[in-house]
Amino acid sequence: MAAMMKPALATKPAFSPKAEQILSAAKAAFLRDGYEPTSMDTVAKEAGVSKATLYAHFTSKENLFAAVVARECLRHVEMLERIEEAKLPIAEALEEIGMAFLDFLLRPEVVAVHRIVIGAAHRFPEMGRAFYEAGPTKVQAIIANFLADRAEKGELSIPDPEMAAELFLAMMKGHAQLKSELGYGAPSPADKERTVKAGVALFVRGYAPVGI
Amino acid sequence: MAAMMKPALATKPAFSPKAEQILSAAKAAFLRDGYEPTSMDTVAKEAGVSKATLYAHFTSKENLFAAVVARECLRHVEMLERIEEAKLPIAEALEEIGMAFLDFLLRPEVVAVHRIVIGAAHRFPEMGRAFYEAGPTKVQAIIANFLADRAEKGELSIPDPEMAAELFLAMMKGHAQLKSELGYGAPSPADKERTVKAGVALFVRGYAPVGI
DNA sequence: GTCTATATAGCGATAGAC
DNA sequence: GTCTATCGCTATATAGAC
Repeated sequence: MAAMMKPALATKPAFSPKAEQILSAAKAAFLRDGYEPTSMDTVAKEAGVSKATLYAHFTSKENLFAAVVARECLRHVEMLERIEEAKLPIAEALEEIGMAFLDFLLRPEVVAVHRIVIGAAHRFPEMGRAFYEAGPTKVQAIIANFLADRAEKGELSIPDPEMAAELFLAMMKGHAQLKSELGYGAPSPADKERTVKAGVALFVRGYAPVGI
Repeated sequence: MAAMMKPALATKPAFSPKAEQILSAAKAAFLRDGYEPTSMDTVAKEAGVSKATLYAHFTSKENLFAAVVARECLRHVEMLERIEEAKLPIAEALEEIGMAFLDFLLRPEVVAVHRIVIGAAHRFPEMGRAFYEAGPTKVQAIIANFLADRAEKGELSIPDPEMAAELFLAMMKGHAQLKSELGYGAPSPADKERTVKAGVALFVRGYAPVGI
């Protein structure tokens, strides 16, 4: 169950080296400045190509942006596949998972992608939904699976694993993600640990097996 | 304690009628189209004034945007002051609070403000932090106060009310806010109720008084 | 204070030579 | 495929008349 087949949507499209070069510069510029403030002149200059070359590889600014975001979605899934922690007792396993999740969410690059996708979602709603399916939905499914396994083993009493996974992930995030997006620096490791431990404690007590 | 004095920061600056007219049109345009895509020509046209008049009242586009956001922060606090629910038993009180909070968060206008502030926070970091102080921080303080009261009465066992408030609010949000920002429609009332009830159940079990 | 008209600059996208 | 040069348009902001 852990090594399930990758769906076709997650396969990596092949780009020529020049296209890779452009994508790399475009990603840096979009994440740094946002969608509208990033000009195609800037992308071309920072990629070391002419604007005409840029348009030979990507038909429009919107097309280039979509390619950048699609590529980031793939990277996020890669990073999150390592949440397995199958052996530890439930509280410790959840703390490991929570810390890994929070560390991932608060990486400056992830914060930047999150911010720019939210900012662009009104203009490109399909992209917003694609991002949600590629990221949060997948993470929630992984956690729900993990919780269902542990519930079968009698370590927790969980009527609805999907809902429990949503509540768990929401608690791990707390306000940290929002604060990062709004210009606060990343929280200290001690703050992260406090949130994770408090959330896990609440979770395991609230979903404690009924008979005990 | 409920009727505490408003701090000086929350007092409403007085604008002339013309300025109000401009602010109203600017708010509509910014929330509809985003910061960069909104032109001063559009604002002037939709406000029914000339561009020169617009610039007579607001020195720049950035200044106008800051005025719009500051005004929205005030409105949010007004709306949230009604969370009191002092009489009900703890689970029912938390469900009422949770539903009110979620209904508020998912109002299209609130989603739009949230999205645009996040999108602009990189460019105007002070504005992002001011928004956080005016909104989430205040709500968390209100909830923490409420929880501390109930803990004193023996209905809950809460070592850290601030942390408990953060966890509670995070669970109420769940993924609903993110989904709204990413282009999904608002969740159904039934979905909201499911999330709120599940979160409250987890919360009251996890923070149940120790002796019982 | 409010208008019309305009200055100045940057944008996305393309033409045409090589 | 890649370049230089440019088109056509729109942006923020301001000048000058009333």
